[in-house]
Amino acid sequence: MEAFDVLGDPVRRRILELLAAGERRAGDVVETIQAEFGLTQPAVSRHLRVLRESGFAGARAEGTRRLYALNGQALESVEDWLAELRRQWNQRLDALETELTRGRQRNCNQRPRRDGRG
Amino acid sequence: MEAFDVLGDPVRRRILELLAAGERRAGDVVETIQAEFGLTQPAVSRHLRVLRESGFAGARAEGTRRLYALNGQALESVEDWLAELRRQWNQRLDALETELTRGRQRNCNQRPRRDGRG
DNA sequence: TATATATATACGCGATTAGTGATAACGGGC
DNA sequence: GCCCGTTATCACTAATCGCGTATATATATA
Repeated sequence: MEAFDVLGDPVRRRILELLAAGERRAGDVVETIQAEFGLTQPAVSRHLRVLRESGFAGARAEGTRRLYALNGQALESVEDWLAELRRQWNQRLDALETELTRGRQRNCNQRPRRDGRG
Repeated sequence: MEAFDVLGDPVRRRILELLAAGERRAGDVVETIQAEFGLTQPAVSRHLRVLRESGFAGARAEGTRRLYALNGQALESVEDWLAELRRQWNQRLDALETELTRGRQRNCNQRPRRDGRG
């Protein structure tokens, strides 16, 4: 799953946030990222390329401009992996809970919340 | 958000999968990862350390052994970021849809599915 | 065709990171 | 106290990655 590598970079995550709001000109993205991270145009262009090649974003030409858009489908692999991890985790907590209810507390001395939240 | 960096490594993701099923001895993890990735014990130990320090996993000592467990709470930041991105994306598609329904198709020539699937 | 604008690529560098081998630390059993 | 099993750390190296500078490509316009 190469997807997580793509999301590992804060600049790329920020770009995805920008694109989530709608199509955006490459120059627009460059401008925003430059303001926020101080990167140059080529640096941003390369990030856009990574997003393109990994499927997280698509681009279409409009004259000399390039309009980038988020590809929601690409998020699925990440979402699915996380959901599966969460599912297994919660399922395991459910099993623990059941065991505790039955009074067989030999495994664990604490009982975390089912959803893992504080 | 440093969390995505942690998840960027395939070995660490695999370890999290192992831990999602329940507490596991460090040696167990080492054994599995060695079989699947061919890493040495120190390498796996380092990954476990990264997971520990980033909050994705916790460890408790049991004699000379160390039992590692997933920390479901640490997944939240990632889950939340993804959910927010998805929300914005879907919301934007909803807006597009509304506009199309009103017959003002000046912006877009296609209509992707609302959930970004298929 | 020449020029300007918009975007992408090439290349080299510095920093980070993950890996290995050796070793240290910690706890248990004799 | 000594040895053994388990896990963590240290020192070092190789590979990766992202950056900036410089340059190329492409389109519109004069």
